[in-house]
Order: sequence, then structure tokens, then C-alpha cells
Amino acid sequence: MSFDGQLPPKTRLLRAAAELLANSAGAAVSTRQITKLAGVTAPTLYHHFGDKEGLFDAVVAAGFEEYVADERDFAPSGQPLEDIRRMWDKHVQFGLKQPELYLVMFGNIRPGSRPVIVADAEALMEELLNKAAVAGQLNVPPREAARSILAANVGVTLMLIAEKAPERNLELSAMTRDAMIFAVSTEQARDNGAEDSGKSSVVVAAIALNAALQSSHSDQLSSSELKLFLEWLHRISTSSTS
Amino acid sequence: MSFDGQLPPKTRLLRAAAELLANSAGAAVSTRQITKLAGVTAPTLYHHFGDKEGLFDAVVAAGFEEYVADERDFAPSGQPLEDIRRMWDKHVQFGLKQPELYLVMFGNIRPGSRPVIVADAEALMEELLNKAAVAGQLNVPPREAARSILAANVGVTLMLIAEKAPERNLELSAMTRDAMIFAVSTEQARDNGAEDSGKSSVVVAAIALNAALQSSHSDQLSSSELKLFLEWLHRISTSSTS
DNA sequence: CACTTCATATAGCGTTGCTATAGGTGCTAG
DNA sequence: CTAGCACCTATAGCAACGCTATATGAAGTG
Repeated sequence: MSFDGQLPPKTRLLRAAAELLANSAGAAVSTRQITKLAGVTAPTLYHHFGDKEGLFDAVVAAGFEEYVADERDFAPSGQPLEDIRRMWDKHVQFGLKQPELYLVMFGNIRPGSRPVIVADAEALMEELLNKAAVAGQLNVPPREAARSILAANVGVTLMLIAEKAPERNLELSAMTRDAMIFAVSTEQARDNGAEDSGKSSVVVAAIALNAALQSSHSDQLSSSELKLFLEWLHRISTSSTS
Repeated sequence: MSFDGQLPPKTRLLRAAAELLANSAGAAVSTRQITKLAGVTAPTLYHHFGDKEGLFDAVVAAGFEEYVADERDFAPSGQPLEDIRRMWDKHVQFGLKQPELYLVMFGNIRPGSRPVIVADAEALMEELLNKAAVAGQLNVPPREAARSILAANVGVTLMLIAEKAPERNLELSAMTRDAMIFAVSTEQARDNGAEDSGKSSVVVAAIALNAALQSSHSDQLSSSELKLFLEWLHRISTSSTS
């Protein structure tokens, strides 16, 4: 099985890398394996992708497109929080389906160097959370909520990948997922004393207005006014209640 | 600076590896660097530790001892949930203080192979959760809760490590931490009752914020700022939706 | 045809993790 | 005292790694 077909070398390299990455059972994938399977020599790889990481980034980008495509299709349900829940599950599912690819995407952490893919995933999550914020269902600013949820989502997925397949307990995912969504949403009603109910209504309203203003521009304020207005709004919505 | 002293080679290897790991600024650490700094040759390393990973495991074990030692000391506070909160913070703190070591411990994931250290950390967390369970403060079985919390804890720490140091927002940790602890504890009482009407818009949100601000004023804005803010809010509230 | 530009190949550099083999050291037994 | 035996360490080198200096081919343009 090789990709010596009529496809251009760049494509063959991408496919070879993707295939090896998908079937490598945890072992490292070398450039020599890739170029051999693609039927090209080393300089071709470096001409097109710069270095090994560049090639992997390209594979990851393709994988991410696929991962996102599924997502955007059925995202517009009526319930933003339900969409977020489904997005979490998609994320875990993607990680377990292609663990090697997922590890290249989210598991290859080095200090101070954020994988590009993480920012994209965060943006995607934030987009969904914005809808929830507009509907007044959010307790915290969408950006912070997105980062928090994604961090937990990645952590859970990595944990599940690290376990042997037959032992994987998906309940871990569901439980963590619900905990995170519940914590950022306004669906809650703590009977533990209404310590923050008065203040939090201000915060919730500010968050909702902030999100609403950014999705549909009001022409009631000039751009300079709007800028200052949004800054104040942010200040209010990020005021901590603890 | 080298460890050619009178210490046995095994110890010198451990110290050299630990030092290089701590100062390697993300770059990979080679066995040749280690053996050179330790003042020994390659076979000595493999005689004592089997392979490179064995040496790193030993370093990690020592680091983990240190990490746990801090923990056990002040663990017996009266409030189990507060202990868990502190343990979470210790975990993040340890990861940010020694990111390279942390990445060897928790970031080196491969499918189906669970780092030993993860099981230990889980056990430690479960122990604390057990106390909470005995006190009737737990909503879910301690084991599952420990796994869930630890997964989120690792995810957050990895995210923070991946960010450049000056941009690290520790609020991400605090927020995720409280979300997880809150979710597994019995302090909650969700009544999944009345859904709010999802008809929110800019105007509705502005009105809500306006009302909320006037009933309980936030101290995030000065009085003059607040005056202008409310005026703009009024202008938005009374505009017709575009 | 001459010229540039892009794409691929030959060959090899420096480094990696690791090891086959052998030599040195300190101990106990005869 | 010496022979033998573990234990520990060094010399030297293998195979594989990521990557590249250099050269060759193909394709388009004047």
C-alpha cells in the first residue's frame, strides 16, 4: 500500500503522514517512513512543509477541518447549552477515534508555545457560548468560560486516551462535562443562601448585553463611545463575586 | 558546574537529569547532556535505570515525593472540600514552577499507557475525597470524583503551561476548580424549573442591566463614569431594534 | 533559444537512544 | 596470598533520527 499514484507529492505526503499517524499505535512516526510511503525523498518534504512539525501541522489542520465540519452542521439547535454539551462529546469522540492525531494536536505541549489549534478550538467554543450569553444563560464571560471548558475537555480526553481502550469509562467525560456546563450557566439555584443573587443579576445582564452588542452592532453610539462603553461593560462583567 | 563530586554515579545522574530538565526551557534533554554533566558515560546510565525513560521516571518519583510532602503536611484541616481546593492549587503551582518536570510527569501521554504518576495523584485525591464522602459532602463516588477533578486539574495546568508566562491567567484555574468542586459536592440543589424566555436582544439585555445596576450599584465604575454609562445604556434601551 | 522558477533527487552531516564487549574494582573462600 | 565472583564503569560503535548543501530535471516566459 503506497501513494505512488498520480497525485501531487504534497498531497501524497499529507496522506502518508495521516495514515501513519493513525496506525502507529503510539510509536513515533519518522520522516523516513513518511517519505518512503509517499514515494518521495526527504528534500521534497522540507520544500513543501519546512520541517516535520510543519507537515504535522498541515495534517492537523485537515483533521481539524473535518472535526469542525461535523460540528457546524447541526450546531444551530435551539438550546445553546445543549450545543455545547454536544460539542464536548464531539471533542472526546474525535480524540478517541484518532488518538495519535489528537495527541499531535493537543498533547504536544511545550512551555510558552501554544498550539495554533488550541486557539481555534477556543474560538469555536466561545462562539457557541456567545449564543448562550445572548440568551442570558451564562454566568461568566464567554471567553473565560470557553477557556475553562476547553481545558477540562482536553484534560478528560487525554486521560481517556491514556487508558487502555477496554477500560475507558465514558462516564468520566459526561460527569466532568455536566459539571463544567452547570457551573458556567445560570440554570442553577443554590439553596445555600442567596449570597450573590443580587450582584450576579448585574453581572449576568452585563454579560448578555456585551455579547448582544458584539453580535449586532447598535448605531446608537459612536465608535469611540462604544469602545469605552464596552470597556466598562467588561469591567462589570468580570467583577468577581467571591 | 558539574557533579563530579564524591557522590555515587547513580545520584549524580539523578541530579544532573533533574537540573537539565528544570533549565531546558522546553528543549529536549539528551542522554549525552546528562551523562556529561554527571561525569559518567552512557552504559552507566543504562545499567542503573534501564533506559532514558527509567531515569526520568526516577526523577519524577523524587519530584512527586516533594510535591506530595507539602501536601500531606497541612492536609488535615477541618474542611475536606477546602483541602481539595488547596490540593488543586498546589497541583497547578507545582506545574508552573517546574513545567518541564510536570510535562514529563503528566504531559507525556501515549495511547493505552498510563503514566504511573497519574494513578498516584488520583489515589491522593481520592483519599481526600473520601473524607468529604464520610462527612456527607459528596455527591458522587470518591473514585469517579477524583478522576474527574484530576483530569480537569491536569487540563488546566497544561493550558497554563502552554501560555507564555506573563499572559498566564490564574483565574482560569480558580474558576475551573470551583466549578468541579461545586459539581461533586452536595452543597447544590438544582431545580430544573422555569426556563427563561430566550427572546433576549440588545434592548432587553440593556434594560435588564439598567434595572439591575440601579437596584444594586456596582463599585466597578466611578460615579461620573456610571452616570455616562447609564446615559448610554438608556440610549440603547430606548432605541428601536435595527 | 536563453533564462528564470519551481520541484525533486543524491548524498551526507551531526545527533539521537542504546549496546556488545571488555576492563577495573572490591569482596569472600580456600 | 590469591582465585574467583559480583558489581560497576569505559571504549567504541550501530542504526535511526531530523535536516540540508548541492545538483538535476521540468515547466513556463522573453
